[in-house]
Amino acid sequence: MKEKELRRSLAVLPIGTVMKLANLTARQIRYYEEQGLSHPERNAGNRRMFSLNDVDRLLEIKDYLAAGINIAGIKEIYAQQQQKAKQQAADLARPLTDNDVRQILHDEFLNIGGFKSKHGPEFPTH
DNA sequence: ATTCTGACA
DNA sequence: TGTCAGAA
Repeated sequence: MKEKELRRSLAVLPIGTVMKLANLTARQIRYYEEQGLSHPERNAGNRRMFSLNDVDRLLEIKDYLAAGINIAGIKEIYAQQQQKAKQQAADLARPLTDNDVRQILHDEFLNIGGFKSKHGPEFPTH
């Protein structure tokens, strides 16, 4: 399930191919990058190289624009998304709380009694 | 042949 | 956003 993500992020498409896949002009594709909405890679010859994820991102931008959202609005949407992503990353790295400890001790108790805990890993192991 | 950047009758 | 120029 991780091999797939890797392929989708491989930048192997030149702008010409992306133009056809997304129905966008080179001008538009370059402009969206200029506005910080997409970040295609560059090859040795300074040519933009897109991944399938990049294409999806372009299609997404296209939809937002069609929905009447301007560039500034799209920027805010992505800003909030990465903001929540950081929050979730922080939650994942959060230290154990008193409730976590109680849960752990509770599970230990059940295990000793010969019962199986139906809880999965939900706290930092280190 | 393709793509890149910069500029604007 | 289109389009043309000059370069890579």
